[in-house]
Amino acid sequence: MQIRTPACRTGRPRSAAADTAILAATREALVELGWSKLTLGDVATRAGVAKTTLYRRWAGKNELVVDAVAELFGELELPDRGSLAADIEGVVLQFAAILARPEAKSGLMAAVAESTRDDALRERIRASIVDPQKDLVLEGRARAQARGELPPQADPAEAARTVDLIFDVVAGAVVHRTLVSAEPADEEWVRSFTRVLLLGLTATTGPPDDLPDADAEGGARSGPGGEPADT
Amino acid sequence: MQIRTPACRTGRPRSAAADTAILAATREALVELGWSKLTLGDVATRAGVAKTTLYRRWAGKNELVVDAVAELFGELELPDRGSLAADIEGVVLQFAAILARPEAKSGLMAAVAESTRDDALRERIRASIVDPQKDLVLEGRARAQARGELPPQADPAEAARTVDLIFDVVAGAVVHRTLVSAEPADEEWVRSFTRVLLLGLTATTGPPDDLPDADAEGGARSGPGGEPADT
DNA sequence: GGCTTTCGCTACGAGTCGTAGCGTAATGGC
DNA sequence: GCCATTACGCTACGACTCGTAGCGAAAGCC
Repeated sequence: MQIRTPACRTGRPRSAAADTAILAATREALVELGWSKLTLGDVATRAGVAKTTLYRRWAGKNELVVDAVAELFGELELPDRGSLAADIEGVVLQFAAILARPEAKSGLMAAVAESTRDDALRERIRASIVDPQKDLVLEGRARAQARGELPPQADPAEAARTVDLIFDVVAGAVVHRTLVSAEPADEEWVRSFTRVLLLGLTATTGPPDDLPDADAEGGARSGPGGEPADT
Repeated sequence: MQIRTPACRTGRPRSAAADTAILAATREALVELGWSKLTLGDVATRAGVAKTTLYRRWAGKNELVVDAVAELFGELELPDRGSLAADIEGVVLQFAAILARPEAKSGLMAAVAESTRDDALRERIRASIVDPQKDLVLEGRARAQARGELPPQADPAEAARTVDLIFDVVAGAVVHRTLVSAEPADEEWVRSFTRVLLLGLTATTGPPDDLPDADAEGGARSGPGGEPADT
């Protein structure tokens, strides 16, 4: 998680309290200052530690913020609401709630932006934030298959591709809604989104063409978002 | 687009060549240095202008990068390939191609991250990048309705919500795939994604419940991503 | 008690920021 | 053609942050 000098068996141990204080101070600074105006000296002052202590544990601002934000997403868990649709809605609402916090918004996006030029940082984000989220998709998928809501996947490679697709669609849509469109991913939006996603995943294609002919429906009554009545 | 001093009727006009040189230099610096290491002094040197000229036209790094990246996305247009599915695939592939460029990756994401704490910057991004993209969704939707592939939308408010949902799903998924998962949004992926999206948009729900019962399909043969054969 | 490592503190050179000031260049109005 | 007005290039500047080095003191394991 942090920088480790070669042998750490003996000597004075690192203060665990300092770790939590530093990460909390980082989130606090993210809220008040945002990414660009956040300085390590300021974080150190807030945490009540020396600036050198920060540099001894983290390589720089990027790594520190990733760890601070990762703790937020560690709260994510998959609820068991009885159906696949309800499970998806539940976890997406949790994800949206975390992403609505200002420290998550600015911190995560800036870290992702930096990761486009820093492979080590990208790997750190993947291991501490992305992969746990993807595990939730896998878990939900397995649960749905056990319920009979989704057919078991024969080809494991194909299954992995499907999970990746679902993950990109779900996380991407929530992030884009929250950060770019800057509108809340509330229950109504999540319900509409889940409906589209589940229909897309479970609907059988008429002809086995690579491009599904939309006119197989003709001018069917229920177009996109054509909710008969709300709730 | 830039900073305008009160009256600009008389006096020496601003060099248009400088504008294009500055924006090109900004993209070049984004490629070589990334967002965090990009400095306005460096951009000025690359563009062959004085640093003060940059500060006279743009308020800061954020605004400059947004304008530089916006020119990239200005190339986007909606092709007419004859069907809604093909149109979507075409425009998504264009979007993915632009987003694959390093200057678009780091620049756009960093700007979005900063926009979480700067309303003016968010508005600038919306006006110059997001809204034109959303117009493509509107145009594609209108074209599909003219073809009869999608039913005309009665309630305009509902239609706006649907367009917003589609936009967040499409743009969010491509961005997440490219930046977070760090894998290419190639033709195969776009085809799978378009298939899920279109099925989700056009499939009719069996019962008009708010939560569609996935088992209406039973254990149908074609699960998510169950492509019979490629191409 | 001795060894090892961490911690807090201070100080430092290097780099960037954003601005001010000045003289010069390029237009439009008269 | 002359003048007011604005843009431009250049230099210099104080303020700030960065990341590191060096020191003495503190806190654990043997």
